[in-house]
Amino acid sequence: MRERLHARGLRWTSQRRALVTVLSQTHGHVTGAVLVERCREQDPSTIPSTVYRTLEVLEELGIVRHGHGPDGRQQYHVLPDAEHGHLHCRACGGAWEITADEAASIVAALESARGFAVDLSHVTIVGRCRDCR
Amino acid sequence: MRERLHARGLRWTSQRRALVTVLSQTHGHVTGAVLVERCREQDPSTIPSTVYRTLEVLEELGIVRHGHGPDGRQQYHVLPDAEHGHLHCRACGGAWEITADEAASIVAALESARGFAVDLSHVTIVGRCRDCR
DNA sequence: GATGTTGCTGCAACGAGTTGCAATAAAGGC
DNA sequence: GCCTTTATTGCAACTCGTTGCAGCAACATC
Repeated sequence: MRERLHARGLRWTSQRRALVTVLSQTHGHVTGAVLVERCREQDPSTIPSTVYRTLEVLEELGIVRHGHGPDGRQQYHVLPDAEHGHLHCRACGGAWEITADEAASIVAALESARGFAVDLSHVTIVGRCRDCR
Repeated sequence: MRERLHARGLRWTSQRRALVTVLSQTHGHVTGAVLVERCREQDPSTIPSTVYRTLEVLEELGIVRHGHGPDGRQQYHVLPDAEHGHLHCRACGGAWEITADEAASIVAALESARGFAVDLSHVTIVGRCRDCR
């Protein structure tokens, strides 16, 4: 991590170390607020804006990705997972992942029709799942 | 409008009248904040929470739909437009609509594979457009 | 037109996230 | 180890939206 930051002229600070530690213990998806809270458990003096700014930096480095849940709130996931989209049931609140394979058809369709490169990990599709219909 | 509300035991108030007026003069997509602002122009005493709560009611009645922009903020559009999804370029900020036809393949895929009913109008796909790549 | 329900409003406090700015502290050079 | 540069931090203020609650006012009934 330290090297990656230095390679871009960025710095390795204790606050960043704390967030990276929290992220390394994180599985699946987390909201920004939860990450702030977990950093606070480690160091109660943690400031939210620092966490969010650090997440931005880590996203630029490709360490995390963020998307938005069905309510528009931030959701982060740590790489390297396979790239995937998100499916969310508005009725039961359940969440599933859309694999790159499943999404291939629209990704390809938008690519050829409009030259648009889809950022799959940022996609959340909302609707109703089988059980809730 | 009045009838539709009464049919459900709801009430037709001056605040709702104001919002409906604003919506009727609105084309395309608007953020919640913009709607609040426009209501304020009509009546400076407008309270945000009332506007947001009224929008919820109107959405239940099928008068408006909301989704989330690439930053997670609310975006409303007035019906009856054709149902459509949204495409957003993270680089230039440009926005396009995805027609039901274009989305048909993925909607059908999720439907048959998982029994999931996609709410197309709530979908925003983020990526990079042809010009920005 | 007066009265009783109860759906709505206004308000105030809160949650999530962002932004500008002055002070701090990493990193590199001596 | 000390100094300089400038990326980061902490803080405070702000935006967008949500929520709980007491009081108000539509609406139906008489």
